[in-house]
Amino acid sequence: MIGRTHHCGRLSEKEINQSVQLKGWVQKRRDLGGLIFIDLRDRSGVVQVVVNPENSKEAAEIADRVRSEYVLDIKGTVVARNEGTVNDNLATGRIEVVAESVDILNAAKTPPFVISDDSEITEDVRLKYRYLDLRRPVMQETFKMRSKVTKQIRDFLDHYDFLEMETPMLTKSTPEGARDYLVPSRVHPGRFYALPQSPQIFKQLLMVSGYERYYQIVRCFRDEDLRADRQPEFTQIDIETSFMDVEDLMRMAEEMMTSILKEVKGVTLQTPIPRITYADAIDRYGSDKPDTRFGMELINVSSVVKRSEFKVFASTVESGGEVKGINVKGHAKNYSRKDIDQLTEFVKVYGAKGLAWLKVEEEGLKGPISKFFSDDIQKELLEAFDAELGDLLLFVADKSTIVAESLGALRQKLGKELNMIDKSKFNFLWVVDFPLLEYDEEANRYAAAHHPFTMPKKEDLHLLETEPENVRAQAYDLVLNGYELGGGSQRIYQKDIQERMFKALGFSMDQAYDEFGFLLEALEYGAPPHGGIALGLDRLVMILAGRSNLRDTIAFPKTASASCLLTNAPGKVSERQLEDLHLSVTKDSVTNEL
RNA sequence: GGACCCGUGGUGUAGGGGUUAACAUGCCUGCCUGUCACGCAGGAGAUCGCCGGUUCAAAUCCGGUCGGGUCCGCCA
Repeated sequence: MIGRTHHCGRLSEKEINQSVQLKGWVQKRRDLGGLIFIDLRDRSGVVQVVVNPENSKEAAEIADRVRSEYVLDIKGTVVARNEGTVNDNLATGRIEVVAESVDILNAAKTPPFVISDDSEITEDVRLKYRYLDLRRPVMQETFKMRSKVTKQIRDFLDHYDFLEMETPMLTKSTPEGARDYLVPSRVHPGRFYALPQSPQIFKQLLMVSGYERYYQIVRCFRDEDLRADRQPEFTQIDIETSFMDVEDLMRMAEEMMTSILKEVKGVTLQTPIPRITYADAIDRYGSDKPDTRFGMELINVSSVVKRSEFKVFASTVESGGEVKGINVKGHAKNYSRKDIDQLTEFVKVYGAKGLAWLKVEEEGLKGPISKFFSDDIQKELLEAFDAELGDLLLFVADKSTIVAESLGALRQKLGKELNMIDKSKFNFLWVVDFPLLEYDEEANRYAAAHHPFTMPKKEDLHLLETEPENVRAQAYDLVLNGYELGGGSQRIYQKDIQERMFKALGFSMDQAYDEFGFLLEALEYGAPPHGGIALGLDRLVMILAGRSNLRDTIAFPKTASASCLLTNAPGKVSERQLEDLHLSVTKDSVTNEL
């Protein structure tokens, strides 16, 4: 122990009668006139220090001046508390430290908020005084857990002979994927580095280089708009291996997650982790990252309702769309028309034109559209939904993507609001058989669903030029409680397939070689079959810590508008700096400043 | 780029055309030797985010703007 003999929160009855030296922060001072109690806090927890003027007049005089968050050096003796003064709410509540001396190592201004888990503080205040926010025990617990998680990952991968290797932060902007953060070059006027969106190509090159098993816990950057589970810089657990196939990799990732859950949460994960195809996930949950902690799956009733008198449904199916619904079991009575109107507004955000509903009552299905359904069709609907008295059926009719997105989001929202989710669960799920390509309406071309280096399924490879939309990828995502934790794939290791892939993405060969020539060339020098996975560390910690915002798992996060309230980044720079970088700022953006 | 919610003593909230701007907590002073949400008594502390408009009168209504949050688009 350096600088002190013990940590506050670890003191126990074992230390009774021992002389101790503690250092820490004043959580709370209670001045009873003569006696002064100080709750002293360090990283380990809190212990009560008693300053009695009869023991040390000097200590009492100093203790009198002490205030919240002062940093103290206390020497004293551990004693058992008397009967009746034991505090069972405190881990160290059976003992206390009788102070012989109190030294103020540093005074403190009154903090803007009390350092406590119970303090309700708005996000901007927390972020401005992040160093104080991070003092709160709940935050310290989260970051201790984060450290445990990364240690477990390193131990696990080290055990399997992985090498931890670093890759460049200043690298090259590539055309595919998210918007890059750019770094202007001083030495090369008008040229830019990009911060990595992921070390994807470098880790593949390391496989070509024969390192066989690589990992890195690495920062990645994407200049896209933020969400509760998305920060512009985030940390990936990045893994790449040679000679392992999809099964090997998934098994290994499962084992790693199992070891983390065991170590960090004491939870034994059921393996193998269930798998679902991408197509099934969309069909049954309306999402490629379904939360399987509750049911309420989407039911396709297109074939039933197309025979009904309800034109909206029938014509939607007629024109190639579909009608799906969810059964909100037993909640018919809890949803008024007004409530359903609100749900309708909710699904409209996802492009749905409306939300149809039916309630199961004694006399049959009730609701504004029930009259369009014959007895036979009503019966079929009841069967399809396994519906009983008191159930609420909600429907969206539209093209399939809108049905999936809107109902999928509605399912998740209702599952949460109606407490259908068992929060103690950690439901991992593999989503497999992703499409290789997705058509990008805006760009008028196919884009890689995963990334451009993903290996197509062997049996689909021949369709790459003729039916690109039907080619499935050797790619898989790992989902936890409705969050995409990460994804992996086998990579293309033959130059000709990689060239075909670039062509499918609409690259000319010139463009392909211009952007990715170094990779294509590397593939010619004995590239081994390889594949890997990347997992979001921040998200993993967020879920393990039971939080719902990524900011709570990143020590110094950004706001929703990607600024840092602590440092005020991004900030202005001097004219001189701009000149060095051969940059000039347009007038528009300058006047837009404070 | 778009939608919605929020902005009132240090902190968290109430108040929704005329109030002495309320409450809790924190802070300060005094008293108090077994408190641990210490107690008791007293006190300080708010140009109601900013700019403009409507009005005899704006914290309150309207418009804009800035900041925070959530979501859509975006995120291979």
